Amino acid sequence: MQFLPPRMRFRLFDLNPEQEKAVRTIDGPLLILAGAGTGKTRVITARVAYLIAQGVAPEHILAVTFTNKAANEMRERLATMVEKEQVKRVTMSTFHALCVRILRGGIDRLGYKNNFSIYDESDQLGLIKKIITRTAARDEKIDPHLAKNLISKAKNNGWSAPKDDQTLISAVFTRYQVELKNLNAVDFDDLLLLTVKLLAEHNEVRAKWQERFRYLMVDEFQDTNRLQLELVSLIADAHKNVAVVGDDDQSIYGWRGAEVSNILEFEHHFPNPTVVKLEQNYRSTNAILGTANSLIKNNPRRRAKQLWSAHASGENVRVVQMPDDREEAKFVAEDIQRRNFAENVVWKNFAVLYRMNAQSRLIEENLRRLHIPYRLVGGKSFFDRREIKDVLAYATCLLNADDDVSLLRIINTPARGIGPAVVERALEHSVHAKCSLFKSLQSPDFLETLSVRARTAISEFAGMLDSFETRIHTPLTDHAEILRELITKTTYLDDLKRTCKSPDEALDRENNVQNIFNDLAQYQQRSSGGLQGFLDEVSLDQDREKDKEDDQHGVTLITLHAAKGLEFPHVYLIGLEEDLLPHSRSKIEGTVDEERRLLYVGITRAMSTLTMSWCRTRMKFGSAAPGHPSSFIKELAPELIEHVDFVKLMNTPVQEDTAKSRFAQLRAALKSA
DNA sequence: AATCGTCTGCTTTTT
DNA sequence: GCAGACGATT
Repeated sequence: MQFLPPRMRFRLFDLNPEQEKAVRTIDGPLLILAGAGTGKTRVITARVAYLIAQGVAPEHILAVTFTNKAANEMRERLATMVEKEQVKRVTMSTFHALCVRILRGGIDRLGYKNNFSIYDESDQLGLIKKIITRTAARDEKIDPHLAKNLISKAKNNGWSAPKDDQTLISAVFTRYQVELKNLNAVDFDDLLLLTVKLLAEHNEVRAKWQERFRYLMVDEFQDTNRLQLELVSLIADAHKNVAVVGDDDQSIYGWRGAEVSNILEFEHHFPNPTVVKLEQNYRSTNAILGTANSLIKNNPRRRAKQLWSAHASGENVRVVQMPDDREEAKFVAEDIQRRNFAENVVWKNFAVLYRMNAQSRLIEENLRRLHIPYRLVGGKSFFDRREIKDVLAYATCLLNADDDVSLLRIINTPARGIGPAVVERALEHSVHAKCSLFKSLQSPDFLETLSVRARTAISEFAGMLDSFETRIHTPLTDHAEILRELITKTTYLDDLKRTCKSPDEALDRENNVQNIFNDLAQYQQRSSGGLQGFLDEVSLDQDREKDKEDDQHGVTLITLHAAKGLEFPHVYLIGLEEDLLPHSRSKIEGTVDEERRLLYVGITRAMSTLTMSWCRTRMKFGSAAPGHPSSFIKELAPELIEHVDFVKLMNTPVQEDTAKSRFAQLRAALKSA
């Protein structure tokens, strides 16, 4: 072994033999099959540290993740093992952020401009709606959401827009791609698609990035789609030093285009890999782990593995039968309260997991009733708020004046006399003249067709944008200040507050806008990317606000999907009913295996206790519907499960002279279970 | 231009 | 049961 800094030596000593093998294998393809809770993140970070200790320059290391959160965590972990200066030089980013970086320096080779805008889902949807109503399918009923999903699926499979416009959908697809290019905009799928195209078709670009990233690591490999695999292959092709970490049993994003086959058939994509299996779980009791194992072994097509734990067997897993969803929520809230009181468990050690967001409401109500703090993960993003999107659209227009979608968003917000009729004519002109909407607004041909009033309004607006655009491109300017001035000058903020229903709402929205300015100012302190870099970061990290705001001390309410990668001492998994988990649509679509994995992910989040529940009736779409236990329940190892019938417990006679209430008795019964 | 009412149609959602 | 979309109303 070569010289290692003392701290490094200690870390390696900390690893189990398989983990150590994964860390020490640095050349050639490496597949790390990391079961739930087997110390995956530790292995990745230790491996990066090891590479550096072995003399690999940090610049040559690339670690790709799916979320910014994971990337940040990894970076923080690495900082405890490696000198700060070196950590900075390692590239740790999401697939999408990596693509933006590659594209900002070379997308012009594909006919886009390097200042392209990034469209999120709602921008995408807006554009598709516009296309559907304005062009191909005026009368046909074509669902914009469906169209969006189909286009996304097509792109993820690496298809370009089809040549034939036979079907309505392909006409929309073709049109959509053309419009995006005209707008100098790319959607999330394009980030991958165009990066793959750029690297595949331009040898010098590919060579540059291959030379740069000689050691490649990919986290959550089971979630990669076709394009992501292709991207990895393209970069790794020169040196073949590609290490992937993943768990086929935790593949739950098939519906988003993830290909389990990428990990199942890793050998096919990268011949003769070293394969390491991490099977020692450091998270859960053996009762929980055994329950998880018994469930997942019912799945075909998987890499056989047997998780084990050095922990004690622990409490049995409870499966509770409830009369209805209201009782279920009440029970969960009260059981959490009981355990908090009796066992002194702090709130943040609890999580309630469910299949659908709608299930959180009853839980919320009951927690609130008992004054138990909670944090709801998911739901509406900060960046989906109207005022945020508006301000960002103003910013985008300054950088990419050709971005019609952003321009349309703000052209009459606040109202400035450029109404729908005028906008309509401007759009027509831009189509005819084959130029962007903004160019039309500045075109004398167009302006002279308008009334004096409209002409004045447009000239004023275009002139204002133009002058701010010039300022933003002047070197050494404060972009936050410029944006603030623009928003002030347009009286956007005053108008926003005026249209609010309550003073509270007005205050909230104003705060949101101020937050954006502050964020941008902060961004400028730490980065030289300017407004462009800030917008990139914002569009690629919707959660960046969340962690700051969150009280970290409450009970976590979270969907099974969003819970992947997290762990909690006490987990409540609710709604284990047939047609909810597995979801009814999974049977039609033939994806029950994925539902089983979803439950597996849920079970393996639990460290010390796990309670699952199902209801005999549940409110569905406003009315009560009968419920049946999930077919997954009978797959669980019976010897590790304690079945509890809530109603039966309630009906057991209570001794008159007992001071205990019925609930106290119930609690006692449940606790001993 | 904004607001109100009625209709519809329903998983999950890392970027 | 509720949000989101759309059309009628002032």
